[in-house]
Amino acid sequence: MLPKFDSVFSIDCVIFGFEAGELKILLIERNEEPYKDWLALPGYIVEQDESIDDAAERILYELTGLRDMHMQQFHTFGEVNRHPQGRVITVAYYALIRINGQKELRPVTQYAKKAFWHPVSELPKLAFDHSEIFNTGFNKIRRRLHYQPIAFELLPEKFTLTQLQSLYEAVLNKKLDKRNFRKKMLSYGFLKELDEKQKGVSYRAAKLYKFDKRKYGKIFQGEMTIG
Amino acid sequence: MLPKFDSVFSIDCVIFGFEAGELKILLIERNEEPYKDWLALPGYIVEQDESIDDAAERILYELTGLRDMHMQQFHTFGEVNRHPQGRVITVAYYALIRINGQKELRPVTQYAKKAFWHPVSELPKLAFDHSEIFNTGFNKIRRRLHYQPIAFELLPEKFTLTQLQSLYEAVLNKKLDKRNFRKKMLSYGFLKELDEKQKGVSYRAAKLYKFDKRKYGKIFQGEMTIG
DNA sequence: TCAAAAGTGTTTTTTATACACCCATGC
DNA sequence: GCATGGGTGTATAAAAAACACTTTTGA
Repeated sequence: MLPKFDSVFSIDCVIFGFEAGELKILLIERNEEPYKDWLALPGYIVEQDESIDDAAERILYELTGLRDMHMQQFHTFGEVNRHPQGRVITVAYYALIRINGQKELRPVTQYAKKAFWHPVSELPKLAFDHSEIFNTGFNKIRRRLHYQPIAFELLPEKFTLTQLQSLYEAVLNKKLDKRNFRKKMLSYGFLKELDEKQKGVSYRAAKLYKFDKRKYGKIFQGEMTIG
Repeated sequence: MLPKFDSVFSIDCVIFGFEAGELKILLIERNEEPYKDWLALPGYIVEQDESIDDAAERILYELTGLRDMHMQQFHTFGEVNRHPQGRVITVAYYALIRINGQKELRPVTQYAKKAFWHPVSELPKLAFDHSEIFNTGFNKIRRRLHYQPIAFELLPEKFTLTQLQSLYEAVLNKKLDKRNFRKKMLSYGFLKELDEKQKGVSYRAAKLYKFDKRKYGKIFQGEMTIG
């Protein structure tokens, strides 16, 4: 039979958002020991009767009020002493979401005082090994941006090509050539040009585009190269 | 405080080898319930006082007699019912090794009757969700082969360009053009041509090459594209 | 001398890069 | 009318792909 251990699995979530040309990440202020009052990634313990994917959804909801995020695990952290109170192995997940499309952030449980967006530049020291978890996750999505259409998960449904480009530039941390970027993006054929323009700007309004998931699926089996 | 759960972490290892132009994987025959007598990936339970990376090394050693493999985790499997006797979350690791450089396979514990190499084509149904774990791992290394120098971990220290190419072909499951392959590989500059030739073949002996890790490190920060 | 694999270049096509000016709009 | 970002094309360079024959060796 299986041994009985006092071992615990947890989930930690690295949730990226994009707002005002800046890449942000979702943090909570802890309301529990250890690391009470510290900033941390949203994370908690997996129950015995839920899969880790389900646990990730639930935990994020409880700590931030956000639901139905599409999260993907990216790494498992299993050092013996990563949690001061015992053996806790944590599976880290990431998601990319539209900040504006979301209602306000409101923790449902008492474990977090609040949840809020913080720019990825100038992150403070986080609780546990969460700074390391964040870095690993950031590197993953940076890599993935090159060959998967994850950028569109961060933008509003309708976006301009300039917004798309500035997102790429923010994540990859480098400038891209405007003409080449647009040429390549449009050449893939999965962007649908809308009959609509940007509103409320004090300069020439840009065309709006939509990501066409259907077409993407037909064209690619998950491959592209940008940046 | 942390709750007490009857939860267990385990490690499963997907170990690839290359022999006779064929990609192989290391399997064990189980000597324990559940799935007694079934074929399975080498895997076992993580102790409370060891990191998951350490556990992976230990477990592989105990089940196969292989030591000092450089393993990397690639995914964590956490469905509730993946183990019939209770909640077990498993972290899957892979490694690529030289079959010929290794001594014989000899399990150190009683949990495995034997360990052996099996071609990745025509794998039988494995215990637990190990078939799924294998598939996930195989896809990972197939992806990684494109941009990381992992092929050299599978070949003997000295190898011919044809051996290298046939390894790429076996993993990617497609034919590559000989001239283009050689041109590109050599252009990277991390292959060292030796003053030595193949022996014991009944045809023109090919030059032997070595992977120059030093040069690779200098030239790349982990990037290349082949296949 | 034959079988088997080693070794070798050139052309074409595709993809990436570099680069600068006029346009439309709101204030 | 001016400030702001929107929008556009071409030329060059680099990389990838297609393609077939001669050489060496051992048996």
